[in-house]
Amino acid sequence: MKTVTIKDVAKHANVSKSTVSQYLNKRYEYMGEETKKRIERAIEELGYQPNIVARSLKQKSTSTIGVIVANILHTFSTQVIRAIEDACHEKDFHIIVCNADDNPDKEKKYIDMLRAKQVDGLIIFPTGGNRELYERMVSEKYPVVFVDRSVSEIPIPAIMLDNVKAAKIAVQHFVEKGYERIGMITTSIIRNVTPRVERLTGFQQALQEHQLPVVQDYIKSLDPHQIREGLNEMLSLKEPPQAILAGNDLVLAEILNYAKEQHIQIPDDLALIGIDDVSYASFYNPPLTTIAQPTFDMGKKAAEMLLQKIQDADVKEEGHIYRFEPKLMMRESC
Amino acid sequence: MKTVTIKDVAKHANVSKSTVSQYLNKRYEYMGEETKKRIERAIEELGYQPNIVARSLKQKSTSTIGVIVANILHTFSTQVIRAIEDACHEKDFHIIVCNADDNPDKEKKYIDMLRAKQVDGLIIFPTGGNRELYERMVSEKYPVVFVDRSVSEIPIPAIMLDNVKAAKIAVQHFVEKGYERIGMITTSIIRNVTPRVERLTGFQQALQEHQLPVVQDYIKSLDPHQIREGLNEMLSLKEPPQAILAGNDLVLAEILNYAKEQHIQIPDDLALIGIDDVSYASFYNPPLTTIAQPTFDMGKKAAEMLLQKIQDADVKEEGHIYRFEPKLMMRESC
DNA sequence: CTGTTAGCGCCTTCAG
DNA sequence: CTGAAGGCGCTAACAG
Repeated sequence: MKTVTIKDVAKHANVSKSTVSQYLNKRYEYMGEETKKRIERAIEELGYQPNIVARSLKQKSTSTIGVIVANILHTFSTQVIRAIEDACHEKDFHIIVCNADDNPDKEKKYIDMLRAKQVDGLIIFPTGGNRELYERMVSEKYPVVFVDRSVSEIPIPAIMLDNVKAAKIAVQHFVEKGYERIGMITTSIIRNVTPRVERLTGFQQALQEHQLPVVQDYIKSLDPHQIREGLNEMLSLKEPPQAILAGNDLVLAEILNYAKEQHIQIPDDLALIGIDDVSYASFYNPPLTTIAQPTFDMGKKAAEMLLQKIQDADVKEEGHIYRFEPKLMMRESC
Repeated sequence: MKTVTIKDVAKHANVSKSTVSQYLNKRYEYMGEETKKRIERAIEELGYQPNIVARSLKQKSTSTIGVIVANILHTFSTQVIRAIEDACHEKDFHIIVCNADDNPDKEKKYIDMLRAKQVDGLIIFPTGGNRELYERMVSEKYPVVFVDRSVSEIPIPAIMLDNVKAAKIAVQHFVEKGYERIGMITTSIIRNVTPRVERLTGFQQALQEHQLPVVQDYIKSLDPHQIREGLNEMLSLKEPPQAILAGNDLVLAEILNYAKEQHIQIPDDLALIGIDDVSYASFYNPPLTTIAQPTFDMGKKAAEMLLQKIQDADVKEEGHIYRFEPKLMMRESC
């Protein structure tokens, strides 16, 4: 497998390397029809494939962007990745996806590695644990956009759901259905993950707006494996909640699991709304009422913004947070 | 953002480029403690990051492999990708994932592009529509391994489920539960996608082994959007099947959707087994009996084999098909 | 319209 | 133990 280079093609076609290079880059302007044909044939016969690595080195651009998700297990992440990929594909960009596992160290490692690989920009679902690094990228004007979460004081644009609104819509719906004792469970908020905090805030605000008491026993932020226990506590209260808002798809799955084990009827024994429109929502028994995020639009926007920044060097809209609208998918679990 | 190179570090540390290079590659052998420290400091102060692209060009190896899945929508694909990623991560390899959408043209495009990007090897869920290309890679001894599907006559190792067995296990279970009129639905087999064909074969064989008639009206291979209609036909027969085997997760979802709409009770009106252990299987109502694939093991094996081939140039085990055992997850839909 | 000449950033002999 | 020189494959002026 002797790799055939531009030089071989040149020799084979009886022209110089640069002429071939021109051809490859479609700068046909001053090129003779004849020459063009010859080069074409040579490429064909030799089975030549340009070496993108070499080209990248020269051009200082790899047409590749890195995507670092905090946790690939969320349906949200996978859907957004799909959308990013689609958008990039149109512009002939490629993506390298990495999963930081909600771990700042891993995140740092991936940022370093992707930059070493010379990706042209980064889309990050930030863990929030690498402020210095984020700052350095900003000061170096390296193209970055955040998704799902933002990091306070860091002027990097972020694509986010209107989380407060999402929670409010849920509460609103619960209230309309006549529920008064409403709880909420989210995954852990130790590192102040924006969406969780915001959803919690929105939840409490909504309760107040509806003149409902904010019962701390009805509100829990736990790691997935602690959720069953938390639920157990919550539902063992003398006055347990009648309805629960699941902060994301993972929480929802845990609740559903628990409900099944304990033979809890949904929505009769417990009403449920989940944030994130899971794949099985529509055909679950009962169909699950959810708050959907416009994942596709969000991913697309993220990709477009990044590609924009990559081209225009400095578009000045740093630090802005772009909010997307949550949507109630009314089904039967509430 | 003036990119800092090895040269800058060298100057800053008062040594030559090659010394720095040695340092970077941990060839400390003949290097003075003193020098080492100086270089270390210089790197630190300048915030130097080696340029992997340049290194790759020189070393003709990118420590990156490409993964081309036929259809990213399958849970199977995503899980295998996860496993591949994990395995590669251990060996400091990175992956670039592409989705061929079951389209040979896209597949070709991605293969070309990934090779142009100089990835060190490829893991492909082959569409089967690019024989010449597969063959060329074989003859060039380019490292490739197939997953999920194999391509006849192409000596590229393939990691596959024992599909025949998977179908047989399902039928066996149906029979044990007393069902006799058993049907099966798979996604389209126009391009002879191995797993589908094999599962169908296994299904029919199993029926015969159990002395059950093979009723063609009970067997359908359709595109996802045609499934509801196909089901409709099947269940409108004078003697409709009492049980159906869903060929994969997408088919299962369609059936579940249909069942919900038509108020078909599972398993009372219709028993169900799905191949692929979907995320919601355990907490669906009723919990879904499935045939699980050892996705993690399969992905891991694929990655290990490929990395092996990348290192050892030519390990001679081409063309072998590695079969993995399906596992019955007995729950309540059958 | 085509060839010559320099590198991109790094690694690798091979002399000092 | 360290520096100089050459080259990976490709692009980009700049001359012809």
